[in-house]
Amino acid sequence: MSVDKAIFTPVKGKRAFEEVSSKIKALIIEGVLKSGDKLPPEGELGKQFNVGRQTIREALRILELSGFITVQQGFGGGPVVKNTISRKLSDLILDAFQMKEISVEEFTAARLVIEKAILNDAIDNADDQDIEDLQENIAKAKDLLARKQIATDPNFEFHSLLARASKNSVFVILERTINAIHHKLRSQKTADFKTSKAAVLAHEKLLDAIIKKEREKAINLLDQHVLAVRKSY
Amino acid sequence: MSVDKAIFTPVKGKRAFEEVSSKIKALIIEGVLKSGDKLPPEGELGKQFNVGRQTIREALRILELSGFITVQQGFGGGPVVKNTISRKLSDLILDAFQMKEISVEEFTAARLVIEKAILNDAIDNADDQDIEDLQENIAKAKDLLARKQIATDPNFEFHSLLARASKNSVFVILERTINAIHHKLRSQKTADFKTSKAAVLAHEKLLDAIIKKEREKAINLLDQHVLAVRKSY
DNA sequence: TCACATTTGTCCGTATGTATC
DNA sequence: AGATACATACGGACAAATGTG
Repeated sequence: MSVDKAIFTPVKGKRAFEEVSSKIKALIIEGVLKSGDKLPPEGELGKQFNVGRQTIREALRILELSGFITVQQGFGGGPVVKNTISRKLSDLILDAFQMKEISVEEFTAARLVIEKAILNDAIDNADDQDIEDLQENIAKAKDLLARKQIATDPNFEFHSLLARASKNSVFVILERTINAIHHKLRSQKTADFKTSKAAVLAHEKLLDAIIKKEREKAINLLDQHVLAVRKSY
Repeated sequence: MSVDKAIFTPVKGKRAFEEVSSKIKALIIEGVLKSGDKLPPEGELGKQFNVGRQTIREALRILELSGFITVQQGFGGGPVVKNTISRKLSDLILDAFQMKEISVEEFTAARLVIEKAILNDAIDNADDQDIEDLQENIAKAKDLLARKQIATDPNFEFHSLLARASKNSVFVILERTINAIHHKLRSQKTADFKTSKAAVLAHEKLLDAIIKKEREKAINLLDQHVLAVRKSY
């Protein structure tokens, strides 16, 4: 009755194409291969890894879907290192939604938590440039509204800018994920001028509170804003 | 001057394997293919889609990496519909982290926010089964400590169980990601019996506060615990 | 224990499509 | 327009894994 249950499985997949993709992926993460670098063509890769072309192709497919490379056909083409992970991330998140793994309620609850944390840190850490960017964002949004256009893009951007102002790259990534989900939820609805205008006004008030460092007021405003957005789904 | 801008372009992939994977994926999302259903072997799929085996294989690779199917070799094996999307999601998020060089400080700050939110929801939503699982987890950890072994695995599991008790699948995904990063940070250090023991004791106190629904006390305990863990890096 | 059938994993050769020069 | 270099795709073959009798 020995406890030989191998709990940790740092071992790699035994399939050859997994080892190949892992090795290339490691080189990219370590920075040996940088964005824009061109990988050898499939045949050459096969020789270097001592595997067949089919194996290389499946490895490239994995790297492509994981957002580490892109592949182009034709002369001068081939696999190129390019980071598209966040795009692939939103694709997968959409899948999770379509498979009903995430509900709107769960999403809103999580969003509230993370956006509040971002706001809290942004109040402490935002520098002049961040404030300027946020002000410019609102000006852009109001300009669109004045021309009876919907300010969807700037409204999404506002939260990204806020995340950047928090000076925590973890929040930036989490916020991007939230934005992706939000975007998917919204894409099913037709854009609404009224909702868009309300969002811009909420952002404006929020920024004012941030500049004045009125923390509680800002958090309350954010609460109302997120819950209002939730209703618009 | 007709508006022939094709707005609905769900299928942009020219490549054959993308069309094949999209079709199978659609069948799964629509519910025509359900979890546990066995797909035909590669050769048979090739005949049905009128493409070669290589094309089928690349399509299956995509579905596998996207978390829609698993594939097993040998007699009675083959592709089987199985939802592992959330696992694939945290894998991708981890990739995003590794490409961005997150600092320990940023990670700890984000961890604190998310774990607190999880704790808050867990206090409200944990059912009897969740509490039982958490108690069993601590018992397992203490048993290991009594035999002078390090309780790393149960200690990681504790936070996963807590996330599950929050009844929010978004938190489950985020927590899994945090665990993966945490694990990565820890892997550079040799495991420490003292630290492990302290964590178990912290978990025990925390669970006690959760059961008694002492919210503030629980959050304070979590604060101390996470910051203590941060020092161990 | 030993074949045996089934299915994925891998390799090779070849042909076609595609983008650049 | 033609040559070149590359991915894309097909078909056949054998190896490896895995459960059955």
